[in-house]
Amino acid sequence: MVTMEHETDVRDDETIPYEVLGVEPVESLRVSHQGLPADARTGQVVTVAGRLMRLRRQGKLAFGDLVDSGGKVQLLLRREVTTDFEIFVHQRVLGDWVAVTGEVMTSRSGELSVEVRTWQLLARARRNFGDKWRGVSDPDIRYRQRYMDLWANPEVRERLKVRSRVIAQLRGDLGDRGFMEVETPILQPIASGAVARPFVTHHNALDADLYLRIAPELYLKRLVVGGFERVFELGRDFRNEGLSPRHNPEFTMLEVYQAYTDVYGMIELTEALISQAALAACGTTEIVYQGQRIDLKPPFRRATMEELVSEVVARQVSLDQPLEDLVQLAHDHGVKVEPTDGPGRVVFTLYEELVESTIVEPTFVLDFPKEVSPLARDHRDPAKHGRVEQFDLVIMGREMGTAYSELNDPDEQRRRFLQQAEARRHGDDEAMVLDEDFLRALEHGMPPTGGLGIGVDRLVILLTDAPHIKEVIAFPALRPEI
RNA sequence: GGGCCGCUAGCUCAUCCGGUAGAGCAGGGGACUUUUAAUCCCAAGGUGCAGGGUUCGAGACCCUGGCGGCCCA
Repeated sequence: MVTMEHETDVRDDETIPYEVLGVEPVESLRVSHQGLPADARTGQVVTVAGRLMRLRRQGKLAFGDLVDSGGKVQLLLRREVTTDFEIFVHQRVLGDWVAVTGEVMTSRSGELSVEVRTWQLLARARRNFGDKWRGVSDPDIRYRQRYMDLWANPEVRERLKVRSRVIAQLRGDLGDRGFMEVETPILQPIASGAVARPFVTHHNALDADLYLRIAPELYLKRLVVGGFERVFELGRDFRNEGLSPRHNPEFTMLEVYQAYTDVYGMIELTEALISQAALAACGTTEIVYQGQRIDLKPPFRRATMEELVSEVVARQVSLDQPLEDLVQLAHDHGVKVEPTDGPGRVVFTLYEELVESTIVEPTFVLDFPKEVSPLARDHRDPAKHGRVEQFDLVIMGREMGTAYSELNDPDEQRRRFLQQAEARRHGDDEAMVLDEDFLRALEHGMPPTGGLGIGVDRLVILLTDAPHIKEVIAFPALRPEI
């Protein structure tokens, strides 16, 4: 055997069992022995298993820290009690997996411990797990060899646990409200339903290019047409864009569709889902993100995009103002707009550039310009002509979700797609692609429907106080290793 | 894509003005019966990201490339 980072590798006389019977999770051990005084014995013999993360040798006595997914328990080994004491003390290295059996007790200093009678090696660590105090910090190791990061830096494990709790909570809440979880195609002949560049792949047998979905939206609406009144999908979307602290090319999206309601119904649903997720993750709705306190307790603020832009530029801004005035306003604030942009696009750009990042408290940004929202229904209020029934939920300067009263008029939907095609001809290569099959579905009739999308990674970033999306994804996208 | 910063032992980091590299941890040997990043003693551990250049001499200075980070677009 090749000697690796640990010289004990050459000692290869141990047998590794195929199973360990009766392993007690460390967490349950801790719960059942809470409040045990120092220097106490219980007479109770248990088996625990996990990774050896510390070893303090003391001659005829040794202390180890055994870590499993739920926590850490101290091992106390004595020469006259522990079988193969010398082998443990001399051959076990940090990172080895072991199972130990012994009596639950507390040390003189009160630390809950298992006094080891017998032990078994479960896996040898042939490579080391980083600095025992500082862990690993090299980002390349942390993300490429995430298993090292997970053991060496416990807060990383905690983040992924919280992620799991948040996702379970979202599923549970939606299930309780009568929503059915569904799965729609990831490989799609047309990548539509959002504005983004797709990944392209190829199906050999069909000899056809397919796209990885940028959104499940149009398929989920087909299911509503088909008679499922409450559906949701929680899964991966793919967008062929750069990496940033907020963008990973594959990310987890929740999309929800509910018949017989509208964007205002989605407001209530969103508030419930987000606040419940916060409770599941943090036990409270009052969270701290990067030093800023935010309360995720409903109701969240509601404001229209025009109101918010007006606040920031300290001037009344309306979609109904002449285009030249809006363009001038953009120019005055150093915001670049395209000559082909209409009033809606200009106001939206002002919002994106000047307003979004300044919103801290949870805010529903309402009444989007029709020009930038090809799948949402026209505002019902005639005074709001040119706006659609859409909100973006913004927290800490970031878009966490979006919702519409879904456009269900096939003729209007066709017009919107054609406007997008027009934009594409004018060089907007992210404009939404026309999906003829989806239009055919709408022609069969889709009831009034509210739809909601929530960026799950961003929600988890917020709830785990993560500085970067890479921290909440187990294996974030990296340049391929050479 | 642009700017800045980084890359040195398995890990975390030092190395002054250019003189052939050092610590802690991990790993090895030893001491130690209540430790909590235990402590103490001993020995070992390096293609200094890669390639080129300047120089008597380069981890350090210059150039090119690679990878990563931060900021910007």
